[in-house]
Amino acid sequence: MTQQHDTIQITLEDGTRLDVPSGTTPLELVERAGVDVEPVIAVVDGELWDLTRPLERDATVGFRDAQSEEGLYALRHSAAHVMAEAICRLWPDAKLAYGPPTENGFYYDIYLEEPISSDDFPRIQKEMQKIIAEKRPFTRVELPPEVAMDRLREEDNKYKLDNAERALEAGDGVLSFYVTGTPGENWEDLCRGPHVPHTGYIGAPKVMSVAASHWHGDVNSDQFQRVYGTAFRTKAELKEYLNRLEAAKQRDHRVVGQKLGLFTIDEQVGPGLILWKPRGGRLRQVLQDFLTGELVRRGYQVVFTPHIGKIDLYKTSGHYPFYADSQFPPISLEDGEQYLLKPMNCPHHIKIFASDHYSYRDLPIRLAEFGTVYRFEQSGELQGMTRVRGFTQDDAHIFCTPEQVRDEFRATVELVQFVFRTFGFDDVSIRLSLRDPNSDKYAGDPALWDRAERELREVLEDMGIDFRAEEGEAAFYGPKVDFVVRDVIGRRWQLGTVQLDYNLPERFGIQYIGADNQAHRPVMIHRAPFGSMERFVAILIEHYNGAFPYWLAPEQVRVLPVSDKHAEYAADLGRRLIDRGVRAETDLRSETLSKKIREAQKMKIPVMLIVGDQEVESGTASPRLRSGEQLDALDWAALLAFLDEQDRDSRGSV
RNA sequence: GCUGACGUAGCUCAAUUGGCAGAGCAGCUGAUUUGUAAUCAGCAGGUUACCGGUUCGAUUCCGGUCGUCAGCUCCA
Repeated sequence: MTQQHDTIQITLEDGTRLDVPSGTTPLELVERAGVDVEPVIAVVDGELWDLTRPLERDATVGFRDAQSEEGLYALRHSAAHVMAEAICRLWPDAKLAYGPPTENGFYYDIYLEEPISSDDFPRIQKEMQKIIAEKRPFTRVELPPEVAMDRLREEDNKYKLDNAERALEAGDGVLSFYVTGTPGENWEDLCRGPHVPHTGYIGAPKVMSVAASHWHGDVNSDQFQRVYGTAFRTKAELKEYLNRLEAAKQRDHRVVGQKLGLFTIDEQVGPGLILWKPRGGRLRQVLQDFLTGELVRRGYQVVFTPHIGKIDLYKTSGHYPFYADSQFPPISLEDGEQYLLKPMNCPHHIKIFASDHYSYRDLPIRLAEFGTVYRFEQSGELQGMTRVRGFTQDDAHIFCTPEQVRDEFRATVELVQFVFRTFGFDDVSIRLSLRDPNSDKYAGDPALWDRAERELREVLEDMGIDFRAEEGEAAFYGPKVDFVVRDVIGRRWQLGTVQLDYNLPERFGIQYIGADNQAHRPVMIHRAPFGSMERFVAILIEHYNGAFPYWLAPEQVRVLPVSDKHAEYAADLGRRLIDRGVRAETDLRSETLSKKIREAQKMKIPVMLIVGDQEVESGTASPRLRSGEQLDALDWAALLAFLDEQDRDSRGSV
């Protein structure tokens, strides 16, 4: 293997060519060629590579610093090793499983009987600091598979053995270990690498949290303690990250929603059940009116259906057999009849369709409802308004002919895009959710599934939409296209969804009469641009940080009299605005103007109207915007024009 | 559901080793009549989530239940 005496040709990313002896490390290249950045990792022919790992053949070599994604990953991966070593020192019984870098840091899955708690973080961190201060090099040791496996068997660590087997199955010819220091003396870990040159590179590590996880993600398998941490090159970067986290917490919809009086959750009502307060209700009403207007324009018809249905309905639809566990238990009557809180609106809409005879000329039929559904989510899953047990979908079902599927599907995707554009969501990822061919949790004929999946994919491609196909994410009755956004914490949530369904029409035996005078099976499209009102509003709150644009704001205008003398004029102005459909309130308390402004500001009200002697005398009002901008006094006509303009300009598109 | 942490006034948070449960904001009352992010004073507000145990005495220690949070698993 060794070719120490040979010369190899290295091309740097800037095009510089160097002839160096085989076995030269990237770090030596840095010293020789001079590189602007402080590299922590190299990229050799597109593959991440230790700076200290010898180069033995011609290659293109680049360098990455700790601000780059690759560099940061490597640094955090190295930090994971340091943390694992620290934990092994403190708990010699700990068995390591798996410790990768993640988007915001890293974690290590560890099997250990004794629970690690946040009280232990300081001493873990202290051990890490010791290891970092020693600036021990990360040394790569490659072993032939048999030797490596023997070594792992000695360690009696089935998790690492399993990792190694998987690496070999994936085609790795050798297994690599990384020693933090000198082979044979220091701590080592089976690891593909790469790592930063030595522990001293990890300038600012922090142990963040601990939680349970499972081997291979299998609940029935061994349970690990997953210790999360993060690391940066410098303390300043860590501090900035922690500040960002803190700011994100303040933007959390649970915090903002509480401050702005939008919603509440009451233990006695039940976990995961949202109580919309008046301000939240107004916001929801605006959203509902906005969307209903769009739907009517696009040929939808509004329907209303009840919150429960007989259990047989859901046996026919498949909801009950497929998802009994995630439903509230059936309501049983004395005569033995059972009802279910509806987990979805589709069966009711199908029954509306089935109640009439349709010809192909009538299709598509588009039935829309803001329908409230109930799902018994596991207690550990509940989370503010984003994951709840009762929620209202902006649901609709399109019944169409097979020939109409593509056009209808395309139109619904365009509707979702229109909605998202209106609110200025730009960080939206689109997921094509397909069935898992190896699972039996899907209903119906595989041939129809193939057809539906193909149709979705082709329409998306036609539309030039970037999407990611993911197996196992489909609904039980059909594949779907999901619009996924991220909350302030970085968690991903599905909002809009469009689903193609050949199954439920079959299960319910619905039909229409075709041009050939024969009965045909319609195809269904399920779709919800918001997804759920609860989740959508949660994301909206975080998106705007509670500062809703004028057209959405629960309170658009607050009238502020300078003193009690102006109360009557202010109250009258407020009433006239309400008459005009403006969501206006008037602050008639005997407080100073400054205080009233401060509170209106804290409630993030877009427009304040200040009225004092001057305004009363001239019959005007002086706007102060949420931005702090003060405008000249406006008379009634000018004020209405100004508010209309606010309404128009605050919409993201239209 | 699992692991861990947490639960004190409407909200945000205090309370030495187990020793009479406190503050700010909000609320109420009064005074003040205010011109662009907090006027002043007073009052009231609690079965310390709930249930049980240890103790002369429990917000504090122990057990259980419920809920919240983080992650895992799940998510029609």
